[in-house]
Amino acid sequence: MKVSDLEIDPRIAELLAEEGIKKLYPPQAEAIGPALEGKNVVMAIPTASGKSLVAYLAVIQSVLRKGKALYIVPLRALASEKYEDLKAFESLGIRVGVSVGDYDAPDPTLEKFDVIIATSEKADSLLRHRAHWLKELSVVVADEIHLINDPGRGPTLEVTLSKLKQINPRAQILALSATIKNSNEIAEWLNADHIASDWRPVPLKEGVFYEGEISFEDGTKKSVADCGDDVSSLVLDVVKEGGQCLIFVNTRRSTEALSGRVGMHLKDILEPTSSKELAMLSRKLQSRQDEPTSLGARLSRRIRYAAAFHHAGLTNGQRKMVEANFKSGLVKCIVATPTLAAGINLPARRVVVRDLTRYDPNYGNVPIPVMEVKQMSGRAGRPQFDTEGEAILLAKKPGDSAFIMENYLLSEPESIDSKLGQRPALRMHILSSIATGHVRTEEELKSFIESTFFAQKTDFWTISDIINDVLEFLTEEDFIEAGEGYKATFFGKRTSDLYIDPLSAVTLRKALGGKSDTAFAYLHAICATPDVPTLYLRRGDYEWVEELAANEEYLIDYDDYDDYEFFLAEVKTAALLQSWIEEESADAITKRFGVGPGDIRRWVDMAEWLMHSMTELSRIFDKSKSRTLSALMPRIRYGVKKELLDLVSFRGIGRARARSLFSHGYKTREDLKKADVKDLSRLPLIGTTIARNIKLQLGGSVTIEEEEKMGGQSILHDFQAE
DNA sequence: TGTCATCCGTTATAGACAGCATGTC
DNA sequence: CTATAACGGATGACA
Repeated sequence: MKVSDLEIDPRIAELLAEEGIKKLYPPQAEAIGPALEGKNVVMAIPTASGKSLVAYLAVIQSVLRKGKALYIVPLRALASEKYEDLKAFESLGIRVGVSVGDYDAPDPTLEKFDVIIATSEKADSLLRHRAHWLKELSVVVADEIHLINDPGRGPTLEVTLSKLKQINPRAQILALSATIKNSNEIAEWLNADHIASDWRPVPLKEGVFYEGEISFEDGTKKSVADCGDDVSSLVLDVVKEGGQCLIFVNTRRSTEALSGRVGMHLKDILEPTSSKELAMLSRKLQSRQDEPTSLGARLSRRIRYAAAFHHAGLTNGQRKMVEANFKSGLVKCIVATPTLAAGINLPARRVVVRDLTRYDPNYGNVPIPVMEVKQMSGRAGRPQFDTEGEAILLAKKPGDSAFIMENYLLSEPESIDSKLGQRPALRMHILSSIATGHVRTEEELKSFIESTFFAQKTDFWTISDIINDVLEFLTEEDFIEAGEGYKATFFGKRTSDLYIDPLSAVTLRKALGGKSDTAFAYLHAICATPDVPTLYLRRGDYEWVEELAANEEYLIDYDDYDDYEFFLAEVKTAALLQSWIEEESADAITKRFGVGPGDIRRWVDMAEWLMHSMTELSRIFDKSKSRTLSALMPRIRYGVKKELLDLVSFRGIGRARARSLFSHGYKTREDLKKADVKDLSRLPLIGTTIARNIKLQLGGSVTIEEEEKMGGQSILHDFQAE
């Protein structure tokens, strides 16, 4: 089917033609009809087979007819990917905005945008804050809807869609899914046309590798030259033919070890020119302006030989760097944990799945679901570059080969299932429903639950006991009042708005009744909430954590714990945050706590969010604590001692530069006012740009152009500093 | 004596979302 | 009810 035959605005067709899109893939062709007619559609087709294009077209079509769209994605990184895609249509007068936790579109009302891209949590949060434009939506896109299956985040997506459906029954819903067994049930739930297909733009060959030979699912075989290491052999094989390779393993440590090994083999076959470029890139990485860490150094060493590793311990900057250099073709191989399978689109000619099990603390190593393996395999084959993609699963023992063939290659992905029936999910979502007034009576609560995917497969009454428990809990803890129907208390409303687990709110309230007033006590309190996951206790940790635990004060005492280990894990987590605000170097934290620099960032983010919540709750329960709490906030954000707070308020100045200024005698705003740009720019970590920036910000009479230039520069700096 | 290969017991384990400030028609 | 890659120290082989 040709794009020009579609009943769409000719300008859209023109734009698509510019992008080189003239024909639709078969599953797209099948979906586009109902999608443009405004019908609900569920598309279950493999990744990178053009699901999004159908959604884009429906969205644009609707917007051109004065509609408004919400595009829900699971990851912040995907939000910016979609944003970039949709921006291509801005010339049609479509205004696209992004709204995710750490970054909101410049216009806070979001109202003036025609398309708003949000994570599912943000969409939920927008509903909680009663954003009225949600009632005006004409289209809702739910990307990766199979994530409803995720026990942690699935219920949010499910509830958000259910609420949107109730608030705004006329809005068209487009749900995009990976291939799953029961996508038809999703379609049923959403009252949608169901389109399922295995079609891929680049054909995929799947196979098992064992002892030097790949056995493909179609019966063909291919032998691979052995270089002494299974995985490296597979990498060399494809790189020699000009391809790239993506390898999935199940631990972070393995990504680093394997990428090192692969690199040792790769280095012999690299072209001299790319070898030179890699050396440059590697050096550039080491001289980056952000805090040097041993992980960064290791990454830089691996990059030198065209093999990189990728996992959630990397900073965002490092991840982007790895991804970009793989896309450009310079990096030949990435060894990654599953982060990469769920994240942005990063195809390679060959995908190797080395580990088919994952560690579970309760059961040891358990097999990973077929759906996940398919998701990883789906990254094989770059449209427009490769004629076919190869997904190769590794057999380690003689019997594995047959097992893998049968249980993975020839197996259908599993069915997905709602996880809304679980207590924590219900706690959170029942409260928010009551707090926003979406649900006011038992009757309405029932009808709301019955509108979810959960209820489609499970009878309401099977969980009515849990629901009653949850309602009782919410009442007892003073989140809601049961009178004539349900009503949220102020505490309940704040909890819902702050987007924390009600259980967290209970913990924080309790902490606010405590006597201590040390930074550590507050940090521990937030680490004691279910919203902040604790660090693992490693064998060597017990001694120092116990000692530390004994010497600190608490708002929540360890007498309250059944499980001492639990408490110690919280103490360890609080200790990480403490080290951060005491300006311990990133690398030292990395080593002491066994985390990556990216993990530090994540925990700091969570701490900021929870500390903010605690500050807000202190206004209700104990105003005397508000001062200490709000003083702690910027310290957490920037990772600095009190004395640097003045300096860190400048754009472009973080913990490292602030410390540099301070230790050279520039301790306050006043000191900087008196300082000379030349002197400043001679300090370590501070160049002429930064020095001028500081002066500019001190200036007082900053013109708009200068302000803009400054903003631009500081954005540049932020990017580098990541 | 130094270097490398091999063996063996020990160790640690994937991922990542959310709040808020502020002004204008 | 369920595992295993990677590391580090110890030992052994060889120049």
